[in-house]
Amino acid sequence: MKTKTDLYLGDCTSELEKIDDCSVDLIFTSPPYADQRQNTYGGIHPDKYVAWFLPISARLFQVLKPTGSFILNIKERVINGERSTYVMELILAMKKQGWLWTEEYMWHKKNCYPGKWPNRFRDSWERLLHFTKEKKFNMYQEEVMVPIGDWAKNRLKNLSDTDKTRDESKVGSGFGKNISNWLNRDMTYPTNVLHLATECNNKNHSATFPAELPEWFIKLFTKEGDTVLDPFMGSGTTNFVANKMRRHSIGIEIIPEYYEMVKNKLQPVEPYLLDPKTKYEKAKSERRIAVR
Amino acid sequence: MKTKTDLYLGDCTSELEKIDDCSVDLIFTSPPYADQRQNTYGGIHPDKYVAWFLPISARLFQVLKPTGSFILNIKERVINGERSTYVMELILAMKKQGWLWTEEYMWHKKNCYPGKWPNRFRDSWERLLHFTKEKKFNMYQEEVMVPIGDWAKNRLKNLSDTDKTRDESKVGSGFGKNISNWLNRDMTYPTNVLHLATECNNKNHSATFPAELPEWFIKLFTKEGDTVLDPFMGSGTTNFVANKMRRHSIGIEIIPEYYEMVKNKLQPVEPYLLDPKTKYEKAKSERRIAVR
DNA sequence: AGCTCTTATGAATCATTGA
DNA sequence: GTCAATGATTCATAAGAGC
Repeated sequence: MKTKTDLYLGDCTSELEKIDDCSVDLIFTSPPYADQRQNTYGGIHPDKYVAWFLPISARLFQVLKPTGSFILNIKERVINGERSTYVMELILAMKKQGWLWTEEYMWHKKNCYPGKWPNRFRDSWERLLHFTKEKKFNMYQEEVMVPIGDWAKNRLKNLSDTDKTRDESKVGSGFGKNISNWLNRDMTYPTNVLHLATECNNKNHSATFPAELPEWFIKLFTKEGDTVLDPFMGSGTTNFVANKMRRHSIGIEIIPEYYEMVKNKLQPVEPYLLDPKTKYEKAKSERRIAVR
Repeated sequence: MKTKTDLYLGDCTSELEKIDDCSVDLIFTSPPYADQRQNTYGGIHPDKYVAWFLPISARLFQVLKPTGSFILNIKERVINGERSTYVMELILAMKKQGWLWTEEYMWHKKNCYPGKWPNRFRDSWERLLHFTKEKKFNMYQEEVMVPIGDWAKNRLKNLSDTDKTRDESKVGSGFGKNISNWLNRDMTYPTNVLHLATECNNKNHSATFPAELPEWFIKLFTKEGDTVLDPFMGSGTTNFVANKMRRHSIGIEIIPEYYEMVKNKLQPVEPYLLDPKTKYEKAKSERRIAVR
């Protein structure tokens, strides 16, 4: 299978026009946050953030397949001692564009930046807003299962009679359990909170996220051969991860230095000396990098 | 010092009129979420939630001191496959009332509800919205400091284990004192993410949040002798914790059964046979319970 | 007392069925 | 059609019972 990586240099709004409608399975991106990263992206004023983003999200709606998902990693900054509201306004505006705000995942940043302020603590979480076009969309929950808690080992050693049948909650809450269902299980489904450290080895790019972040969502919302888009590519983390996981990917970047850096890192198709047992390198893959 | 606990039976909107303006240091509450807890509270339709809450938050603004804080524990439910937006709309509307949306703390519920759905995972976090009247407000950050890093926690756990086994063989080894000394050295400020399990009580009444939740914010935003208000008292967790921590408190509850239960649990002022070294019982305190 | 094992339980959500 | 009621599904924790 050929794993394609298409890179576009230029403004996100114009470059998105070059992408086919309904061709993307997952959009995962971390757009420049309001007024931050001024030295790199110029910075968008918080008051203008929604107006700036809406044309982009409108086009993203078109390029996404009906079964696809859009994961937006964002967090409002503090302005004048208050949390700004542009993220909430953005959600409300995107719903008017037709997006469904399906879920809000939480990224708990285990090692967030140190710091001390008189009126707040360190901010150690970010939003991962999950938008979809339809109520039914592709989700491969089994791909991100996690080991079941330690309690299960002790719990399942001896099953009582109540454990073998369904035990309804006595309060009528509707919950109940059948412990015997869990007998041959060692994995369980995760929750909507992700515990990941922030990337330590910061590249040149100012706002990097750990590779595990796109990896988790790529696993969850795409299968091999699907297409992942990051309209604010930056240092290309999303694309490198997608490539490793044998998904096609598209990256758009406005800053030539980042664009060149990603292109150069992808260009030399190295001989596959990797451990064949590595998860996403089961077989030799042929990579094609299209640079436009 | 007298620690007062004032309980009011009745509708929150009307009962709040009986409370003096600018008399409360901290409002901590968890109002009924939209369309939930229908068996106890009537359940407010999501579309009407903001309109229902705004008169209450307007009055809360008046009773809060300028240096005070309002912590609102809330989470939007899923309606028709989408996260509802009433919480966001509430924040925007409360800002128009004059509230500053200073911060959003995150409660990570370690033992969230079970369940499996095709399009989402279990919801394991809730919002703790922090509103203030002024940009400068009281915050006692030193009161909630935590041991530095995870390595410290693990080491502490190991130490307390050896402490326990040694206690069996050699009583009064004085090992515990060493731990506390060691603890006091490497403390750091926490982040805006709280990791707590939900209360799992097999007793009479259900606390919707664990006592540690109000405890943390009472420590952080009040000092002894200050006043804490919970306009949706429920089983009285906030008030019991405030009382234990030697803060005055006010509770409003519309359901007579809950009101009576809290009243009865507070009424018998027991002789103080508690360990004098207990954290919030350093000296004998005289409690006065006013029931109106 | 201390340990292990058992039991209860919770701000849920979705698909299906019936009115 | 839309809306309401019912059934099915699922963890991790703490209290309590038993040894």
